[in-house]
Amino acid sequence: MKSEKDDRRVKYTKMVLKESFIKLLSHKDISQITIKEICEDADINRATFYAHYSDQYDLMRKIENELFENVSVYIEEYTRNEANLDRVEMVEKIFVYLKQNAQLCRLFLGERGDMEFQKRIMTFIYEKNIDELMNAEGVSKETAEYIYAFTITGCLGAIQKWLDDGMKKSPRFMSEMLVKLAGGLPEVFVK
Amino acid sequence: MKSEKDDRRVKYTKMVLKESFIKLLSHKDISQITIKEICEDADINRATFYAHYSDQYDLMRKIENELFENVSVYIEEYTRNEANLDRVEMVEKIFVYLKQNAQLCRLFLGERGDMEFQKRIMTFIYEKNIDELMNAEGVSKETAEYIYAFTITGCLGAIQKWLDDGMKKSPRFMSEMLVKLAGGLPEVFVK
DNA sequence: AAAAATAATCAACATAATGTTTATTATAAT
DNA sequence: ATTATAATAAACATTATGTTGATTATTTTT
Repeated sequence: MKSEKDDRRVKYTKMVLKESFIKLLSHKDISQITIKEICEDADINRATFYAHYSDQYDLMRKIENELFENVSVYIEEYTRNEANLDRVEMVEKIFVYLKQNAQLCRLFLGERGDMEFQKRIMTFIYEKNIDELMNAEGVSKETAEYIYAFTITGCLGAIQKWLDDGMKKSPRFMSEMLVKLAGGLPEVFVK
Repeated sequence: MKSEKDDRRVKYTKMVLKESFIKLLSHKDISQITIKEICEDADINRATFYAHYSDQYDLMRKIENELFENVSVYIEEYTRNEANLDRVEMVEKIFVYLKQNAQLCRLFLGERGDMEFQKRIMTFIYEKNIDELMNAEGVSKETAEYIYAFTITGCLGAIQKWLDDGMKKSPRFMSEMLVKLAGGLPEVFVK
């Protein structure tokens, strides 16, 4: 997953292929993007593309995995840090990250992105932040699982709206809102 | 959008093309499905395919629009009916519909479906059921919009889990849960 | 700095899907 | 029965795909 051990030529090749793919992806759907086109834009021989990726979708998955890895490292940095952030502060940092990587996040977390990936990364983030997972009393295990599913995708929808709206509201605003919503959901059932 | 005015030959052609496409779609991703393949399975000449659709994605969109239309008609029937269903009963009917059209709904509302379509249809259903849209006091318009986005996608996530779990829980169970969750969300902010 | 290892390029190739056209056949509507 | 329309069949040029082998360029190792 990491290209740490790649020599410089390989690093360069992968880098420009990814850049060209992302450039094309921001103009049209992945189904309309050809390998030929990516290679021409990147000025990389098509045979070289096949040495690294099997097709556009393989390339996309590799980029997804990198994004996941980067988010993971980013979160770890704040977690093992002396910073000792509370939950709202931690989620706020996530939104700062999304804003710093706006182009990529818009493409991969937006409506046209791969929802399987989106749920995967949202679940990861959620579990890093909410430890007392589903312990509200008076809620059955099955109901709790549905609330969980509701929350994961609900947060995703809010993030998508934020990205679509040009990230106008502050990370702090978004964080406080989502923490309140996600935390308040199980209580809706108890009362 | 309706094939009411099509002659019998056209109806047949469109029908078998859709059937074959859906059959293929339940085995592999749309990006791996070729027009040639659809036509061979349907035993329809490829030139005829092009007379009706531009490509697989066009065919998919047409099926999406039909599903939307069918859901719309289904809801209307219960709405203008003398039945006078309350909200929980109405949402329950939606789940009955999903179950009756399980194969199609699994494909088009599932994780691998088109999220743009999914939000579109979820928004439509939501607005048919929740009339007192976002009127909780003490919540800003902007916050209300985010709660709305959260709710739409949250419901989608719950439905996807239900479809993935083989629709074991009853429509009644799902309806009561979602109505409670969706209705309770704004209150999380007030208190 | 030279040698060895590895990556990228180039050109060529077979294969397959695409999109279009034209004449012909089959079916439906009037 | 006549007319209109749809589907078929066959052919075609075009394009992308995936693979190969020889050559060139770059990096790493000694």
